[in-house]
Amino acid sequence: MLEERRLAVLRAIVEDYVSTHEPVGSKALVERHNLGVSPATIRNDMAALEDEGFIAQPHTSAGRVPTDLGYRLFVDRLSGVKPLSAPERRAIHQFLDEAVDLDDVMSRTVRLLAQITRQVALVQYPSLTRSSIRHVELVSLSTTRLILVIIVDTGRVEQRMIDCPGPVSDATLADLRSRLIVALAGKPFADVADAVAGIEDAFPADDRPLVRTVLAAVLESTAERHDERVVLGGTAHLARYGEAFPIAIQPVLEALEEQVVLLRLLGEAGHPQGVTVRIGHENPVEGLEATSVITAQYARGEQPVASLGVVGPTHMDYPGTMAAVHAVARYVSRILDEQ
Amino acid sequence: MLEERRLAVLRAIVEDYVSTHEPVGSKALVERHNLGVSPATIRNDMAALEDEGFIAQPHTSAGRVPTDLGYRLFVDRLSGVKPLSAPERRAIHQFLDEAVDLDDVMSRTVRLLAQITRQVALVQYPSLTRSSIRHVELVSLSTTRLILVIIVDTGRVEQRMIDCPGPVSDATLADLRSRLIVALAGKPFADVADAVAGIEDAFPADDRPLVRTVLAAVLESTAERHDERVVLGGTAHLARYGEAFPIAIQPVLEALEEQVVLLRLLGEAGHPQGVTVRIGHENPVEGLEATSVITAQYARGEQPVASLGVVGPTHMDYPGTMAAVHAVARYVSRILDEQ
DNA sequence: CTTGGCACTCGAAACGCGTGAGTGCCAATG
DNA sequence: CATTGGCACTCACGCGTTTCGAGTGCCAAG
Repeated sequence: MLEERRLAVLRAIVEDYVSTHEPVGSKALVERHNLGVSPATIRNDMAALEDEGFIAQPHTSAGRVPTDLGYRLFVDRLSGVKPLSAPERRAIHQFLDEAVDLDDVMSRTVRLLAQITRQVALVQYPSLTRSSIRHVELVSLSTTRLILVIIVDTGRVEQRMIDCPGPVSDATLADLRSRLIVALAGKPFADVADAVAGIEDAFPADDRPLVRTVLAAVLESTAERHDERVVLGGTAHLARYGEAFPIAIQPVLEALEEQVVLLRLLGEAGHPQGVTVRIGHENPVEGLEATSVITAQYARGEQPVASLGVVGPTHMDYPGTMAAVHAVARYVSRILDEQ
Repeated sequence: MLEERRLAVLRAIVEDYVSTHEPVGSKALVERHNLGVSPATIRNDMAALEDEGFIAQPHTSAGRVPTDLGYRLFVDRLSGVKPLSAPERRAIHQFLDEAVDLDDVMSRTVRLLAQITRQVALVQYPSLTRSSIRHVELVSLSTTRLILVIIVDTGRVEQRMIDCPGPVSDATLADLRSRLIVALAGKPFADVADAVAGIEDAFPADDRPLVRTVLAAVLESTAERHDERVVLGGTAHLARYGEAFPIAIQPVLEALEEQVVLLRLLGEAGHPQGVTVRIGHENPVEGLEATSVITAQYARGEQPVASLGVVGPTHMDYPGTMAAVHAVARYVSRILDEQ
């Protein structure tokens, strides 16, 4: 009974604070939620919750506000799964089904996620390291400049400019091109280094500098660090809290401009299945102490290939946002499977 | 003499207001700039300038603030070209010279421009309509799904997924691929429609639905609306004006999320050479009434191919920003020429 | 353990007031 | 006729004071 009610009080505090953005007091609590006890009792519970570090008061004699720890408990033990509304589900299906290619899927996903959560949305492109190469193309732009195009089985296309050490003959280019295709087509990214190993030896000494340059470009394009593509949307939602916590918006925007940061936010997703929540100081990025990050992985087949998620203030609607992120991740997986 | 000094007064007002962000009064003016006259004289001039609509006072008995019209006059007649500092020039060269491909050039440019102007930067990808096709590739992802890749001579790579009406044989695919290459390689985008006109007839009736689908995809990829690619950076700078004009930041962020809006901002660049400035209400986008947009075109060879620019508050450092935009546009042109 | 009562705290809003930057107007001046 | 000093006027801003009330902690009684 005792423990029971305290948790109920915490839940009520979180819910009220999330909807009003104002510190919530004992009296208001009993009025809005029908816990069958008096304000004084609630006060005792609140004092206990404060001792344990789940709530805090901004200043003496103000209402209570949940701490990061309080939100953590709320998320872990208290919040039921809040299913999306039918219109929301329909919106997801309709909107994503119209996508024509991978770029389109990604950009639609990020806009959709931002819109239904009313938060900043992040979507990572499918990882290369777990994908395979479908085709390779080598095209000359000028006598000393080539462009390398790698087509991945997720539909993603990687490209890279190559400056050659000297002029390239058409014959050499054609030879190299066909050898690359033979060696790489169908290979998973992890095997690329092995697959191209013998190619250089097949060429006369004169051509080797060129071949080496091209192979280096191939390796670099397929290296892990090239997973670094994240799209971002809904930054305007940050400005909505204008009055609420205006100090924080600049560092947040700054952080979100850095690809590396975005990757760290998405990258350390915990459970391969399900939704990961990182609250306030729990998340590893400077400047985002007042924000929470909610992420989920999406998959191609059974294999998780990347993550997506949202960034919002710690005082956000966790159940609703988690449901949305989960649903969108599932649906993106489904779309990728169809392709 | 009379006209002369009034303009000097306007210039002084703009300069002071830009640096302090506070309404500027007659007394402060004579102190900071050595115009050889008394405050009273300045007041008369200010009254005249106000009558003509170049300045305004936020409320009775406050200093004056330039109006959009005032900034306009300032930009048109008063501001000298302020050359970039040597370190800035060096930064531009160093930073942009390291770019490895077109994506890299674009993303570096937008970051650079945002950094040196301390404003939100926009960079448009080189237009397709004025470019030529270097190479076309058609790769199958599954039996009924192809990916079309078009490599443009600016180094840009367009891709598009194609759902086929039925399964595709390797032979048909190879045939179609080579015909596309022959028909399109080296052609300017404007000629694409003519160039593919005869292809369909070369195939047996069974294959025609497929051919038609692919050709439709080619046409759509090369259509004008696909010029729609703009990258954005430095949005964090918007938050810097936190107190100055905080109302406006949300609509601005919202506007900047829409590709269409970005294109309109960049698209209507006036002079092919030189820098275009659109001040406050002059620019055609809702929500940007308190911002100015400074753009310049960049070129490949003699041919202008796209625009870049920055968006900032109307009370910005016009000479400095114009110089930066101009310099970056010039340097991007140079980089493109080298390729 | 719960509850009503009570004294206490302290931020937020309301009020009043003085200050000063800035203005417009006017008469005097070269 | 442009320039200038003088002057009265306005009004946002800052500051101290006051009031108000939501909210708290504590305690004694049920």
